[in-house]
Amino acid sequence: MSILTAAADVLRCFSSTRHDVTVTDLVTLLGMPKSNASRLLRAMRDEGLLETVGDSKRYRPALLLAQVGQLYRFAASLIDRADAVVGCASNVIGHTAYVSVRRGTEIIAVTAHPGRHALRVVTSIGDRIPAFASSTGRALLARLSDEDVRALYKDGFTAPSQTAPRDIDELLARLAEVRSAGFAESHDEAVRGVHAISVGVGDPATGDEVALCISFPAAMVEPGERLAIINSLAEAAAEIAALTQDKRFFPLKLSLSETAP
Amino acid sequence: MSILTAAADVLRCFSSTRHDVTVTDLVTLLGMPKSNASRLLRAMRDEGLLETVGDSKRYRPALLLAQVGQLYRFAASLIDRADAVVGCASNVIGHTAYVSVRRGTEIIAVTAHPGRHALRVVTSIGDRIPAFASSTGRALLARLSDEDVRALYKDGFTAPSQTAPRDIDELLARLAEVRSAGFAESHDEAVRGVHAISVGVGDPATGDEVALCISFPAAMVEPGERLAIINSLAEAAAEIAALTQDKRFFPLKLSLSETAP
DNA sequence: AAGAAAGTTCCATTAAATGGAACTTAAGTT
DNA sequence: AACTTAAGTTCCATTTAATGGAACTTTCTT
Repeated sequence: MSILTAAADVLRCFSSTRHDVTVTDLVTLLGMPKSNASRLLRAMRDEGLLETVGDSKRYRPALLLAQVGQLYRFAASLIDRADAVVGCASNVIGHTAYVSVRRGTEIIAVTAHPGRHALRVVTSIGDRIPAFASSTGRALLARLSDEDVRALYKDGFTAPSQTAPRDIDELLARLAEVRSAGFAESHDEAVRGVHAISVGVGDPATGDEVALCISFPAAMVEPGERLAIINSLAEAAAEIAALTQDKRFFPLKLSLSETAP
Repeated sequence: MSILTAAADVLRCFSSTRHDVTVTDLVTLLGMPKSNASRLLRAMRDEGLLETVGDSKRYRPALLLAQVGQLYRFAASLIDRADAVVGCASNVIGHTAYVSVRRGTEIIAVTAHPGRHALRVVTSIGDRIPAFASSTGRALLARLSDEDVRALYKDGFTAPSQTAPRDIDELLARLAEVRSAGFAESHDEAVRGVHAISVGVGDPATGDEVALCISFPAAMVEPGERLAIINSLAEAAAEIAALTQDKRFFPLKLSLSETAP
């Protein structure tokens, strides 16, 4: 086992509730001998990975890590990152997941991860669907203000199915729901029997916005699994939002009726 | 020499112009054997320090580093506080503001708030500039004793421009001015046509020190506005100094010639 | 399909990491 | 101020990992 493993473990000790570590912290958290902990922290400081707080025995991440971490944002584009987390979620859940972007009033899938189930939703990359009549679309439209949405749909629209919004007021009401709940949902809208759950996230630095979506046959998913899907999507999106410091991100807020069995 | 040294060297290869590295990049940049480079990159990926770009042979910083780097700001809460007040000042004034730290004889920008004006100073985070030849640098050097400054520059330096200090004595004279005035100022030093005003502040509890800076095109700012900038910066820094009980803080003291119209 | 360039694996040699114990320093306690 | 305990550092023989040259494989180029 390389010392790199130990060094990475040290980095993983840091969290929002632990901004610095000491020798004894490492002993208790990682179960390593005091001697190792002492030398490792010093070595990491000497290499510029950590720095001591003042001249105390406390160590915290150093500037180098802040700089390299900053680069991660640019190195991995928003779509790449969204694709990575959504692919992971798809693997766990087994249903089809994809990443979409909005261009005007249309939604375009940019990456897809087909599910493992025999009955699965197949989304082809590049397909265009109307934004107002899909969960991905509403997840992204919810990031706009109501007046921006009205401006976008100043010529109105016609609902393609029973469950899609009929007019702009109905659309705005559903966008308000998306904002308060933290996710968008559709069933039987674009395709009969298909249920979809989406969460939107953006990167203020580049202006990009994407929707993460998991789509599945409505008949196949029980309430508990639906909640699991919502949770995993929201978690994945929240991770990205934290990274990009997305201020327009709507965190998950499950209502009582949602959380009840 | 530990493998940590090599790993830290790899991290230092990343920059705003190099978002990912390959085996051959390391061979040329660090002069290490191909075999080492290959194994090192793989090991760093296995430990979660790097990730491969798609399934190519390119490596970039991984999420772990982004997360730990993010913590740096909060660990060094002084930076966070400075960023908040400086961002506020930038909003009011409309010019570019940033927070910098000193590492030896170099100054590194850690956070930036771009101005609103069409002609604005753009500072990229992570850029290194010489401390003696910048307002941010002198704001921080002024917090040292003259003998510490002499020790730091025992090998001397060469002025990069006409308006920068020529030698150590000239630098010390300008640091004395900074201490009595309560702010540092530069024009045409790092970049022609750019004027900058900085104030330094520290936190005795952690030993951290930062410079708050507002930077603008020299041609754009009239004497009155310059005074407003000095005042807002000094006020913001004084607020932090009061909070941290910074005893080495130099309060604003405008001379008669400054206050006169 | 041949050639070149980039990356990986192998292996004996060299160098670093390990963990227990002794030692030093810092922080309470009486 | 002397005592006690906790926290951190250094030492050393042993174990384990890193090194770099060369052979090998993959990938790109013409």
